[in-house]
Amino acid sequence: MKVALHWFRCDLRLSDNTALSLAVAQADAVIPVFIFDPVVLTAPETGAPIVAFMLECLASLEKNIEAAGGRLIFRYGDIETEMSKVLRETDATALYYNRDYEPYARKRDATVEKLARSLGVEVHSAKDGVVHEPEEIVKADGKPYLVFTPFSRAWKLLPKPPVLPVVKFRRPSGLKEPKSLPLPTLEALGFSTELTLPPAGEKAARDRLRQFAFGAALRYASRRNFPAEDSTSRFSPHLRLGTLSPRTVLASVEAVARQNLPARKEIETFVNELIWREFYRHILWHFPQVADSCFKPQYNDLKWENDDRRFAAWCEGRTGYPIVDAGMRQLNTTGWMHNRVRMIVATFLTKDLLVSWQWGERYFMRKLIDADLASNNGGWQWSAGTGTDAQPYFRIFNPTSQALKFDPEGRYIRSYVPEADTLAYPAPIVDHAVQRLKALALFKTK
DNA sequence: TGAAATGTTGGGGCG
DNA sequence: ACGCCCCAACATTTC
Repeated sequence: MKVALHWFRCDLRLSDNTALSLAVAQADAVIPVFIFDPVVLTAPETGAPIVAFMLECLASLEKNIEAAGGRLIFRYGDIETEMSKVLRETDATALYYNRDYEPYARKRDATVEKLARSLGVEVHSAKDGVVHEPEEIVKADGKPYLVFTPFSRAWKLLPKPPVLPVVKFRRPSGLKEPKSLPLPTLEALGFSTELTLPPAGEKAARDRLRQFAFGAALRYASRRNFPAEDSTSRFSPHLRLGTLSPRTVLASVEAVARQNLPARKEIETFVNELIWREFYRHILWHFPQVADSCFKPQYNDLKWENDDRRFAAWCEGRTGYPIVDAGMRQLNTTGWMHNRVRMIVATFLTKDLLVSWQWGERYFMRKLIDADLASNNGGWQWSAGTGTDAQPYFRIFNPTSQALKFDPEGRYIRSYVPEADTLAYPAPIVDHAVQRLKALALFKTK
């Protein structure tokens, strides 16, 4: 009897899961395992919102696995130690997992692979969290693309991997299953949150996909920039934790586009957003140093003002600029922020408050339910003008005209800053016209 | 996936 | 009818 482990990480689903499907096809029994990693859980950039959301996804995954005939094993502890114990407890001869492109994960996975092989266990990793991997999209000279548009052209030319069916588990008699912890509570992991989370788990993700593909996707390009509307996909937390696969998303929206010619342009813009997500994953894989420095190294020693009081005002949504404050309050109270507003608040922090993009990046990571190193870092470096294919440093949003353009009736602002047009609302903490010139001067020294 | 500064044009008021 | 000025509207340049 061939027993395999499937190591769940950011692929918390049973449908269209590459490594899991492979394991089920190649082994007589597959034992699914999730290991809580204290290194990740105690990292300063890990926040309660995403951990809370992940726990709900895991609870849902556990049920789904049970319904599919299996049993999900939970462990907590040093990954190498726990993996080694689980392998010994099960007599598994193969380990399957989906690849992760973050610097920490790559190191961790290389260690685990070496350990498994030393125990005589085959290791199979698979492409899963992206449609196309870093090695698959390089220029003719073998170097990575640094500009989005040619990258996206190459991305679209590649054949798409198939969408895989839901798996079933088998638990033959004699199967040695390892001990499992009960799913821990958020508090047991050292976190707490008051957030009301969006529906979590694979079924919720697929419901949202169906709703989007036949609804907002048809008007995506036209409506996506209006934060008062529900006109974006809101897939980000699902894509982050893998309750939804990018292949499944792509197949669904493309099926709609084929049957609905007028919607084609609208949906193309959405597909580009999926490609942006992969672009930043590839950038992180090729240039892991972007995780803690500017892609353009000449900006690493910019003299940011980094004023603690201004930063606190930004975090708490009391800058006196209604669109900025609305965005930050949406983040703080829901764990999510509309992308247009993410760009506005990011530009405001860096170019109006002259605070380093890294302070904002960290704050977002701690507050977002979709906290994702590659996308978040890419977005921040784009806004700050320090990244690859970033917006030029002089392209500075005016928070007032952005609000007029994208929230013309003030509906979004009012929903998070009800006091915006009363005397209770504070005066702007800085003058945009003045700060803009300071930011230009700061960057011009480079 | 900008916005401000600067330049140009042309209509209209007025003497 | 003409020159002059103002300035809105639009275009281009600059950051």
